Amino acid sequence: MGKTGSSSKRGPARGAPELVRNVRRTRQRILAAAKHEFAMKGLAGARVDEIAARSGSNKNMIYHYFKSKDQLFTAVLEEMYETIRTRQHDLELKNADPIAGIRALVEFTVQVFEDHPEFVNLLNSENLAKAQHIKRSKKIIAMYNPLISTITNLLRRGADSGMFNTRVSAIDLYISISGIASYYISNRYTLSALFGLDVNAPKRRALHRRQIADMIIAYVKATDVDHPKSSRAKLRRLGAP
Amino acid sequence: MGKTGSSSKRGPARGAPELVRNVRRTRQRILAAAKHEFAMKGLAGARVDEIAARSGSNKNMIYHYFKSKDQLFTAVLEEMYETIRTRQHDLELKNADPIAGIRALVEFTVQVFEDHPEFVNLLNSENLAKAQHIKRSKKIIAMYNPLISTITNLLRRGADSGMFNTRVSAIDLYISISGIASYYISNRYTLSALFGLDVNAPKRRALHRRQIADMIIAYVKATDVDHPKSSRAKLRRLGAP
Amino acid sequence: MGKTGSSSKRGPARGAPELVRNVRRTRQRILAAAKHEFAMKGLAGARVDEIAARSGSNKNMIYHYFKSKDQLFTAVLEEMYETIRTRQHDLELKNADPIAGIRALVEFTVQVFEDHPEFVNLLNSENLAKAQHIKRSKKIIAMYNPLISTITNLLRRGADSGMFNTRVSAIDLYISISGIASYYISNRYTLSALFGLDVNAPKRRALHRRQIADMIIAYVKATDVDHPKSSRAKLRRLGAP
Amino acid sequence: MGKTGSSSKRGPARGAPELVRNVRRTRQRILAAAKHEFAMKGLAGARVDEIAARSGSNKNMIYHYFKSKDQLFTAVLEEMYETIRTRQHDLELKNADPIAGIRALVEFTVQVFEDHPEFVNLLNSENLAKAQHIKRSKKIIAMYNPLISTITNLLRRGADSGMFNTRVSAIDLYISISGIASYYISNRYTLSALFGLDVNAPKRRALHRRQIADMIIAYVKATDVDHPKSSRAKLRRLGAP
DNA sequence: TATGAATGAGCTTTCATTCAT
DNA sequence: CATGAATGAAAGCTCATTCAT
Repeated sequence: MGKTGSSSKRGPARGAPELVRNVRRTRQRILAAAKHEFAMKGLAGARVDEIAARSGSNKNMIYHYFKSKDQLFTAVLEEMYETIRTRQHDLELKNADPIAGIRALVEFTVQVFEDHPEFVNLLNSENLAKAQHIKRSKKIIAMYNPLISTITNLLRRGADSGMFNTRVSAIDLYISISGIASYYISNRYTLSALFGLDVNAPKRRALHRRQIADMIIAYVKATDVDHPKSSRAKLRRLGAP
Repeated sequence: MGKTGSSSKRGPARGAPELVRNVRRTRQRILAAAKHEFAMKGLAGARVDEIAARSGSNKNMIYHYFKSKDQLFTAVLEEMYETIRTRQHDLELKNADPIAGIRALVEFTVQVFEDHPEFVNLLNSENLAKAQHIKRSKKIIAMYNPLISTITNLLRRGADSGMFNTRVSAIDLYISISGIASYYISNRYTLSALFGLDVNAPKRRALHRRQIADMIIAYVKATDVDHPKSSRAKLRRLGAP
Repeated sequence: MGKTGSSSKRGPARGAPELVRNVRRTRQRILAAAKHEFAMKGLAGARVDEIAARSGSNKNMIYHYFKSKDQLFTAVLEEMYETIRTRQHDLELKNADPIAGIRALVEFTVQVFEDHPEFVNLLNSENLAKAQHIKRSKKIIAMYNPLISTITNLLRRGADSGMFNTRVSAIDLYISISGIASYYISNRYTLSALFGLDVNAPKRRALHRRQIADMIIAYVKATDVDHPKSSRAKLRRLGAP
Repeated sequence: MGKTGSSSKRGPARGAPELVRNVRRTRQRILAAAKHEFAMKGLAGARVDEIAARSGSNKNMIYHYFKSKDQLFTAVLEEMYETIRTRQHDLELKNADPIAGIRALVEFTVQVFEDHPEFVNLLNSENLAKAQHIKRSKKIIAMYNPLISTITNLLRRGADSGMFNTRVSAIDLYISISGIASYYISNRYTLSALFGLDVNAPKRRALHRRQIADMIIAYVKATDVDHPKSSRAKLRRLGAP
């Protein structure tokens, strides 16, 4: 529908490229508005009307470009992962000292979430949806996470130099780092309400950021991890059912 | 509908209590169904009709007992925090060896989330709602978190015995432990999809559980934490915008 | 539960009458609450729950005594007409001077509506329902309106004495008096809002009451009523469609 | 759905106006259906579903154009007052003979109510709602009632010529005329049921219309209004409580 | 007689989606 | 490419009425 006819790419007629740029702009605006709305209210809570209004466009454009609310959400996720991947790509740790490398890695991870607090909400929404959008997105599935190899490399170099222990898995380490960083942002409201403090305050955030780094470094360096299964048995049943 | 078989008219002749028990049961059933629905679909995605059907009751009863969807959600949160508090109360670590105590604490925290994976979803929903339900709930606000003092006590004993360093804050430690444990459950779908593995597999879960414990213990024990600010400067700008 | 047995308070079994009195009290309370609720919110807007609460009773009692909301409304109308009839009966004008009699009649009619402003609302509701409750109420249909014969008598005496003209119909006069009196109460809110004055102020009400009387008296006395059909034709088409 | 036949694509080639006309038509249809429904069943008794069906549109359109049931009711009232105002404007009595003018005025008022019996129901509903919609409507509040000045003028000319007495207030006269006319229509069902006659019959209606006029004219002409307070004292206490 | 829990139909309102221009 | 009207299904919530004790 409609795309026929006058799209002669070159020539003196600059009309078409401009149109293309407009298309991209409209699309981009919708995407930005959608990201905001989905992050604020979740997938189910988000309103297509609101996205249309915020994007300065209208509902039909949304359906024209994205077919459905779910596919719009998928597009938002794709953009998010694209951003993450790009930034991960920019992180260069190949020659860093292992310890400093780990610290930089943590700082980086925290920084990404602090720069994009929407991301944790989008991820939560996608998990509520059992990752169905990701699973259907060829783009995201094909996307490589360069951080994993960076971490693998770092850990290997640390182990080789005798500074790190050898039991650490890159994926698990990545998950743990992301976990602490993400949780702190994701749960800032309940934590603040329950502990009567502002988890978001710059000082607290800086402290927490250092704590994460210290924790991860202590972990990768640790050699004498004791697993006192016997002593554990002495403990009360832990309240588990 | 849902009338229990055991209503023998004679018997110990109690009459009223049976009715009261039914009231509580109906309420409890609604609450259970609501917890399930809210955890599965979030606050906005949850359907009151579905809760009514699942509870074997009807919508009117829900509104009779809970006034509104939001207040029902609040009640679900209250029950959740009640459960958490009760279990935390059961955890007795006063006389445990500090190291073993920390390990038990981690195990416990992980266990609670594994026993109640709904909790992380409910918490995510509440954070999406900026903790507005918690803030309005006198019950939850008044609820004391006994774990914090347990941790404080544990850390002090560890520090006194020279095993732990003294810089660790109880609240931050609690947040970090919860963070890793919760994130692992909350994000299992996206993690599984992205890394092409089943994060939920018992083996992986056990491994992760141990990793958390090792990490926390390494952290509280660590004494020589170096903060090489200079080396940090050498790193690339971390991809931050 | 439990009121059985021991209610034989005095000598030769006074139990029953007491019960009967209670029954009547409960019924009466429901009726009073219903009158209030129906008058305030109309038939459709009235809430059975509210009537139950206001009567200090419960919904089942309402259905026990009155079968349905509509029959309860019918009962309220019956009570209303009973009250009106009783008061009309009390008005004794047989020997009054015709003029004074008319004035007394007007005063009386206005007074009844001022004493019972609910009545106009109930009547409006019943007219909205196309008088279906009245039509089904044997009680109301059988009820005689003593005022009509009082007016008839008054008009005849006035005409006989030469004071009144003879064209006046008792029923129409009654309708007109009721009309002005009722409208003033029924429409007090819109009139006040539109004219920016408090129609309900005692002074205004007294003035209006006198105006009605003056108008009616002038009417029954008037002899030279001219019907200038010709001049009427000269007027513009009155804006009628 | 409801597409009118006359949408000949060629013709004066205007495109947009047709759409606009449809919008207005849809809005107008909803308004007409709402007027009917509100008049028939009152504000609380009216059903949005029914309005949607009758207007040949759907519920969403109603909420799209009018936001809520209450605001729809307000719009209906606005239209009603607009109609009344327009017709009042059309009534030209400046040069009429005072007596003929009063008669025309009465005829006119009665005619408006007879042409629009819905109006009395709408007014009753609004009074039940304590005029809250009128109070919030800038349109209605700003609307001038040209009849009042017409009446004022008429009364003054009548008084100047010595035909009318000088005590008559325009507003009160207007209220009384409207009162009798409105009551007759508003209460036709109960009156018919109670007196066992058809108040609505053309003959009766004509008679009543003349009676009103006679009454009003007699009133404005009357000079010797006696207020025999003494004789009033002789009367029984009027049955007032 | 009296009570409170329960029911289901139906209410007002909202929303994702499509049509028509 | 863009718009705004239109749709129907379904959402949250309410109400008259009945059941069970």
